[in-house]
Amino acid sequence: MLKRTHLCGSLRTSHVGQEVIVSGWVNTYRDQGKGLIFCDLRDREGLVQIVFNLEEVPEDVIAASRGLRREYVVSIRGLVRPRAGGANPKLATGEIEIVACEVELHNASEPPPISIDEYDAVKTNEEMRLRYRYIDLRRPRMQEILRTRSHITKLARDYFQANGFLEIETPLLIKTTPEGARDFIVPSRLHEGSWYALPQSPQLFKQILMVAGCDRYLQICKCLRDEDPRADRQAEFTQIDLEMSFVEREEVMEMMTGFVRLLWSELFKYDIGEVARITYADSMERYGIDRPDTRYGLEIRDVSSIAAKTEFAVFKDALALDRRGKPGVVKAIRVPAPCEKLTRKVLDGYSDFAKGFKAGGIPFTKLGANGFETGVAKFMEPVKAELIEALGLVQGDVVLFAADHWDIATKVLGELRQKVAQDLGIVPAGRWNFVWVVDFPMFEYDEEGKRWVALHHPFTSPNPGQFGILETDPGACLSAGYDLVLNGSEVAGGSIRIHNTHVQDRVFDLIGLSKEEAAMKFGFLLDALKYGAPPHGGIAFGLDRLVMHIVGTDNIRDVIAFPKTQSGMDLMIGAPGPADQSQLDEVHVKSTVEAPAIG
RNA sequence: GGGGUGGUAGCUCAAUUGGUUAGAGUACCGGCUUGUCACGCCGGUGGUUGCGGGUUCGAUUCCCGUCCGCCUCGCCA
Repeated sequence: MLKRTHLCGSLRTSHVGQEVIVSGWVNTYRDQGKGLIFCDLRDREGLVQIVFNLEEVPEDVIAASRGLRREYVVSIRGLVRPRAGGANPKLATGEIEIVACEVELHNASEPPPISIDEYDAVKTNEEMRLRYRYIDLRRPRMQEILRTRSHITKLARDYFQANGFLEIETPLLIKTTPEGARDFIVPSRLHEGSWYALPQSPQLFKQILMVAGCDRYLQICKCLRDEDPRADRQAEFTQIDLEMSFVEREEVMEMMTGFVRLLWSELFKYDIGEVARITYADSMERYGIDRPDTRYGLEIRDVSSIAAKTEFAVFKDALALDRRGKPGVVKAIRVPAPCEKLTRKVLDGYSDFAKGFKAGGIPFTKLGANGFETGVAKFMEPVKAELIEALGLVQGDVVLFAADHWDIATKVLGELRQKVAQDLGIVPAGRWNFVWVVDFPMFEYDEEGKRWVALHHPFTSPNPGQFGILETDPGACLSAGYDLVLNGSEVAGGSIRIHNTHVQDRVFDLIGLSKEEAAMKFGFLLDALKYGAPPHGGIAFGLDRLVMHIVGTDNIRDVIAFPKTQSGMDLMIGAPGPADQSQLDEVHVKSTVEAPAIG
């Protein structure tokens, strides 16, 4: 076998004059006639042009080259020289070519069912790409993503290990937990009728590693949650999971900021600067969401006191609302001029959008040369001066309102804010806005279940100084949780953990987990906390989402080598699939449904 | 589980109100072509219109069911 000396994509003018051997796949093949054939050979690093020229090589080599087709696998020995026909600026290797003098065919290929050319491939159905993933992954774009992902995990390991983190593996076969996402469960063969669960995250194990004195822990691990996928979410995903002992939240946030600073510096030569902080309460008020996109304005303002002075029934009704003692509100977004794209039709469309969030609609108006125009203008005229003052309006600005319960008005404008930014095209490209969101509430009241639920997870500690409030007014208690948000997307989330049994008991109590239940489900953690648990805290980065930002895709399947579809299928291997009856018998499982036909 | 959208040649798509032999580009096959690089020119092969049923003289087209992809709500501590 011809032994490769260089990678196709690595050859440059500095190699001119060298005899090289390259191996790879035939990308394209251009037959110019009896004595001149071009062939682009592709490997992981890129393309290089091979030329077969009758004036320079024997006829048998030309004949061999004539049999080459797309995706044939070959090794080629030849001489690197400057391109005789002029450089191709589109290729990194565009200044040179290889004059072939020997060809070894390793394997032929049937015509590929999907194209590797980026030009065609962007149009190819994702279904086909997933079914023939081994061909799809040959595309330069996919190779680039795989490589970037590998680079990111290397940087993570290097950075955290240099900072004293130990990489430790935790088990995949664990047990089901109450709370949280639906578990994937695995039947036990040795224990009839018992089941393992696959981990939603290594949360409890990493805390126990801190109790075990490991001090700092790192793992790049798969997490599994049996919930419906989305464009940015898979049931099976990867976290960069971290935990530190003897730290407060400042130290965790600083360590993690250092990591993303390193990533952006290494990958983009970009300085992320000081990472801004915002409290959860502030973020909800100003951005209507707990993961604010700060790349553009359109901040939300509360105009309830001004709205109260109008005769607009929608506002009056909203302000009269009450939910658990919390009055309704009127909130507004100022959309700065020019707003030509916000036509009457678009603005009316926002009301339909709002109805999707159980809101009544989106009242709007516009400040013209002679006061408010269109929409709810006539109701706003009496409070014109105040509204202009409160929102800082100038001529041409559009104002969008939401009047409802606080949570609905907040959510609607939070979502609408993002939509308007898209519609107006004011989201700047090439910006990386990181924000730490802090001071989350410990609990959220679940109206349906009529109980408190942990906003983060039930092992999250209250903030220092909040322990008393935990006893007296749990709804007001702030947690030591923190989320790292990038351009409006959560890329990491974590917290300082409870390291005290009594506090942990209290939290379980508040979320309605009985002592017996807590002991059964989390007894091992409660036990561990009794035997000398250090103060500790940590975080987990969503690796897939991080890679998505870095490579610039909004499709999580692009950053996973072998992803699943929206229905949780692996189209390449055909999973999930039936199991033999004997296998089911061994694990003591009887299906309640007929297995679907194979195929 | 709900809503939306799509499934036609290997691939990407078209097909008028339900009407003649379901077309185009590309790929593939054959021929031509000595500086191409999304090579070019000529010719050709290629179809269970996702699957099953129904309405009709006639269904890619209309109806019902079902499977699959994508987006989304619920869900995702």
